[in-house]
Amino acid sequence: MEGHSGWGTLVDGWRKGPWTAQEDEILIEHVNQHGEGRWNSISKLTGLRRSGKSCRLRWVNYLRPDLKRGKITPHEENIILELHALWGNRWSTIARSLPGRTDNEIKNYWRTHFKKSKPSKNIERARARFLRQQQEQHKLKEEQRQEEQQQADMRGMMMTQVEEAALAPQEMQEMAYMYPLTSMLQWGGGSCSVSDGSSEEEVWGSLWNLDDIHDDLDGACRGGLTLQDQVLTFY
DNA sequence: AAATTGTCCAACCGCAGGTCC
DNA sequence: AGGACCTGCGGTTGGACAATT
Repeated sequence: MEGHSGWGTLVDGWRKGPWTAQEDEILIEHVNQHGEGRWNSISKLTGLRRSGKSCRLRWVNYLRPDLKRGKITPHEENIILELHALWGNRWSTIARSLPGRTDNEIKNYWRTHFKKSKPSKNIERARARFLRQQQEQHKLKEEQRQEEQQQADMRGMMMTQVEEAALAPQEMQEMAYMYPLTSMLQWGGGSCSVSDGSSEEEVWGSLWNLDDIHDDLDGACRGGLTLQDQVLTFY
């Protein structure tokens, strides 16, 4: 069942396609009066021949008054890069860190700007350098650890579980060293921002290998923690 | 000037998870 | 317990417009 009704198309009684100014007005009026939610009942209450899904999408992506119009700024782009490295394609999660931007907007931006592009030579160099540093640091720490272990064994000291637990903060510090992204993050007023990320290498140098911590953060993220909460767990 | 390619944006679809009855 | 319904998310598509060849 498909037909035409002015602009857009009628499918099974539902209008599809571009929204008209009149439809927008009706939707805004409804949300102002009743608030967001109950999208499926909107058609019954207002006479709009739009599905609940369509109404929600229109409101969230276009009509919400707190939406920020205009192009993504370089600062926002850096945040998107950082958070995408951290969370992958969780656009809605990323969008929560960018007030006024929608998941759809960020998703579209990512696809046009980064999806197809391969890392530049500079980025690859930065990545290689970062990996090398990481390996060297890891090796160094491992050697130190073994040395300390040997000394402890020599003294015949047995660590209790409580004492082991007390080492945890030190390990956290090491992790923070290994994953410098977290130290680049600056916090304030409930929203996060990143250092200006002036050079491409600088940004990517901190991004590579975030997959390693991605899984660790995954659980916390799903648990509703903010990025700030998650990063703070490393300190 | 016309054709091609790239970018931006709005909208739809399918799926998954949560809630209610 | 489980089915129906609602909501939100991520993937995808398609049109309009701009830039490039």
